[in-house]
Amino acid sequence: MGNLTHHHHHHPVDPEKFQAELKDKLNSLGYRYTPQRQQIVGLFLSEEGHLTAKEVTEHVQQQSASIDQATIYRSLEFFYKIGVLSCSQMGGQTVYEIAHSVPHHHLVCTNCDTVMPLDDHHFDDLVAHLWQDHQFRAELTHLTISGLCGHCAN
Amino acid sequence: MGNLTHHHHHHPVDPEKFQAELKDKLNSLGYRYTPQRQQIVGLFLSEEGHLTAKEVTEHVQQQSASIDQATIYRSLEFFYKIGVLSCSQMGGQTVYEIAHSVPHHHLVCTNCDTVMPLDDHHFDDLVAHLWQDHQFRAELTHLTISGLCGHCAN
DNA sequence: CTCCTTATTGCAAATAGTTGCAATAATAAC
DNA sequence: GTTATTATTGCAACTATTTGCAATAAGGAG
Repeated sequence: MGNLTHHHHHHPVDPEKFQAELKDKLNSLGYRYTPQRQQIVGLFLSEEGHLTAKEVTEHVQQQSASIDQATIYRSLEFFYKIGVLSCSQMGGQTVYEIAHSVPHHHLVCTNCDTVMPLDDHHFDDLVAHLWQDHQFRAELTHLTISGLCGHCAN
Repeated sequence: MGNLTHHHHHHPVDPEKFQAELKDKLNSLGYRYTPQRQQIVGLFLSEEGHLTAKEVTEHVQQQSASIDQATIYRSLEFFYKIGVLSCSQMGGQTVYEIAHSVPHHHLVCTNCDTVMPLDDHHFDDLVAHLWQDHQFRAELTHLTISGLCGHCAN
């Protein structure tokens, strides 16, 4: 499986501030901001783009001695559930990234593996339709749409 | 994880005929229709709806002595690649079903786990838009859209 | 600063899914 | 039917992910 490149306009974020606010948020919810969790979030703040659980494990274990893989899997799941990370399926792999305030989806080229963001509003019509004609309240999380990018379509 | 129920209008298929035609198709492509593959396809023809690899393994190994799990995983992948089975992600699980001639997607209620089919044509506008404004040739395989069904939305 | 509660971790074992390879058996050709 | 070819299988080992549980330590209260 090829590298998952990533072409994103990056919301500038102050890591210090982000982490401080995150700690407050977790504490107010009764959760704890452990060094392990700090490192994992720190990694996502420093590395641009999507990371698999395996990649997180490698990076994190390189820095700090031994954070167990179970901790990493549990942390990714945890941050996903509380909305700090987003999670999507890409080429059979589960990838995580910092959850932007503006939800977005991904276009993945099956030929060159380029990942392009796709704004959420493109699904507004579909969501409205599902609600009106199917009585279904769609909760669109990060969809991954495969296909060929303009470059590879030729 | 709860049972994945399934509410589908079923294309009536004659299993005998289906299997015979499948054998010819595979042979003409240089593949072989082994007893293992026959059993797996037979299961999908008899069981309505989606099955996970684990469910397939259980059913198949119950009937016939010992078909290895590797064979099952490889067969599911194989049938998916040649278009006999379709594959989609549902609640973190990979599920397979007989690929209908008319592509469709799934609406999954996050509350009661009901699965509803959603016709492919609902994405025509989106696909056209992606092509015109993003130069992206979307290949929509089976999308799974989570949300609340009309029943649970109240 | 110390103590208490309990969320979280690390460990180890279990469950999922994948892969290399020699043995097997489905086809096609004769 | 027999034989040759090679796709496919079973096995076993491996990687990926999950889970139970006792030990640890974060954060609130005093």
